[in-house]
Amino acid sequence: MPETARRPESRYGNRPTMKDVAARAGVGLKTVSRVVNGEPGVTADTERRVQEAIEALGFRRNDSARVLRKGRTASIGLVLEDLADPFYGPLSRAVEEVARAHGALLINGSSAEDPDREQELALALCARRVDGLLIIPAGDDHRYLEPEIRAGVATVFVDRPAGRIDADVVLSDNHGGARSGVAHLIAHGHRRIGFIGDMPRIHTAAERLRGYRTAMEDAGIPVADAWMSLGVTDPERVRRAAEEMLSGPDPVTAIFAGNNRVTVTVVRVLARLSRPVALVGFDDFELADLLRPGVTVVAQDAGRLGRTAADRLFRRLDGTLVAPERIELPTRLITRGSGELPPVG
Amino acid sequence: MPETARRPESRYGNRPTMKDVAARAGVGLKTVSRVVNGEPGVTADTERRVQEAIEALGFRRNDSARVLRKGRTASIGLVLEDLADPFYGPLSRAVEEVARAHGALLINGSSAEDPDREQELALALCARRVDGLLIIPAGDDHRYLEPEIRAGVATVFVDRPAGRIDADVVLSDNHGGARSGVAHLIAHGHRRIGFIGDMPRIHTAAERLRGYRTAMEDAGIPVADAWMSLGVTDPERVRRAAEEMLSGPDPVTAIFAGNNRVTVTVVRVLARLSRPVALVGFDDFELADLLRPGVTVVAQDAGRLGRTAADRLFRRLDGTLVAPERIELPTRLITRGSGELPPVG
DNA sequence: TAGAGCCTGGACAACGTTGTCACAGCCGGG
DNA sequence: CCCGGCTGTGACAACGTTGTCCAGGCTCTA
Repeated sequence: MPETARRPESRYGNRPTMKDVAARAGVGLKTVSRVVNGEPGVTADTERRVQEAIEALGFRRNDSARVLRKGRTASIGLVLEDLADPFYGPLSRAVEEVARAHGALLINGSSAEDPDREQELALALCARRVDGLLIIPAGDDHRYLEPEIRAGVATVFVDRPAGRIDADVVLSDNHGGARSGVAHLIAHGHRRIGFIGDMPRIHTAAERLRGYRTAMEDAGIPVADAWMSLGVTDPERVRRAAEEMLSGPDPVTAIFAGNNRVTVTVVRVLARLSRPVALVGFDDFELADLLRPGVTVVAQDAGRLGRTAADRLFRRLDGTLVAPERIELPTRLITRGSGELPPVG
Repeated sequence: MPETARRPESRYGNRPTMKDVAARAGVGLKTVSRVVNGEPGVTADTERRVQEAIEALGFRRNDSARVLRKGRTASIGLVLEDLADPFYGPLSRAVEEVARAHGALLINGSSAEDPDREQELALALCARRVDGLLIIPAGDDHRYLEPEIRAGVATVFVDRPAGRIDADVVLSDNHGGARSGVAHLIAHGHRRIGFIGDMPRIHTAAERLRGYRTAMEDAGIPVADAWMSLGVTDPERVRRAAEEMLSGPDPVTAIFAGNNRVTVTVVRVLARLSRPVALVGFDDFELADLLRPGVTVVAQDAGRLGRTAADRLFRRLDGTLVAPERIELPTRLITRGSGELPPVG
């Protein structure tokens, strides 16, 4: 242990440095550095002495200093909406795996769907000099990232495109997925089909709504305003929205739910109903197959989304890529029963 | 923008520094630092000039250098088992909120239940000089952290206690919870009750098994070996284990599932069965109420677990705490139907 | 045996920031 | 008019590491 407490008050600890190790081992500072980094040019005997000193002092290299010197932090940032949302679990896990394969650590934060907080987080990560940034955007104006991107922060957007800047984005085929889900309901005889989704300000929500409209149009079904409920996200309001479109003079016989949280709430509403109402949801969720009926969903592969985006980020760091690109991943319709119910009423 | 590219090859970008800003604003380096950090002692006019230069150059403070100087990184590390596991979503989210309230960022990684990987991750985080470490242990020997803790890394274990070192730990009352869950089954008339859980090497699994045994003992019911299945975790083996204890000459009439993944698999098995079998699971999970019958669970509050642990970590950083402590949070039995089924067979 | 070449090790600067200190200029009071 | 203090500013060292470069000692060859 170093002999004197010479660090400022603000420090939490008082750690041995390479200098301390060098002194103890009776070698030069740089020799310690070489041993720590496995660089060649150190005799076995010297190396042993250094290792012993490291062991004895409990030395661990200070990566902050290393970063300062080398310029790379070997860490990437992930800004998502909510870590607790089951959709993002597999996504961040996949990102983490890719990062790990590249020897990088993952720093992440939740924007809580708040554009200001997204910006605050993203810029904080830039200040830490993450090598790259994965962003699931909450806001729709990302010009604040321009200086960062110019300065070399590799940036890839996930799940939703960037706003007002040209950047890589990896997302699901929201339009096509919703379209096929709604077409599935239509194929099973439904014409009065409800749509409940998030604010159209959110890109995914807008695209899914568009998919709904396209499918209806394809089938020549005019859409009534009362069938659509937008910007509805908290369970209580979803419940009311569902109940409204299920009552009245011209009730829907099927509902398309714009995301997994909506789907789950709608399932709860339908469970209390006496007549069967068909349901297709966007996003798969655990146990969807165990419900009665099983819930038919348009599934996106969150893991693949994260993996693809992270791959792209690291390829960008390798300098292989140039022009920003938009990568759209296919969705998959999983039929489990709820989407195959015939229209009633 | 700085005039010359003077950074080494290894750098990703070429960012302006305070020196560049100072040069452009025609002031000293330290004055820029003062403006950036909102320190007093700068005239309005000087400040304006500096701000303009910052804007023009797209300067952002390099926190790596700041860290090196100040000693604190304002970041904490979280090592958990699997980010994709729904149990850890709310937990990390809660940790993140607390960190955010303290102006700290969260770095996290998954150990994949592998002790070596846990150690690798934890030490990598220490090398980055995180101020504190939250660990959901995979291994049972944490002496490798001793030098780090001595050096001042605040460390709090979550969900499971540390092995062979004395450290803070925040966990659920696994023994009491399992005991109450099994007692609940006994109270509903069951005597032949199965237990399916993880390897007893894992502390939570061992405690829950102990709770099962205690409850059975309390009721004077001798436990048959065939009723217990330990170290079973992947769905296929859980399925076989469940089927085995449900068949044979002396089948169980109820099952206590040691964690949520087991519970879900058991639900799948029971769904195919003709006769009703009672089920109580440890850990709540989404939609448990929507299944038929609803799944009775012993719920732990993952968010509270994370919040409590993070609070403790930051209080330790404030220097308020001394002796390591063990904090046990209560569990809650949530009855939904599956645990109240009478014994059949 | 001299010179060339290799191997090992260390001195030193640099990375970008912050803390310390000193200095210049100004004010007010004796 | 001088002195002490106060205010705004900047020079400089330090944080702990790595890259560059050079020195000294060795071996090998002519």
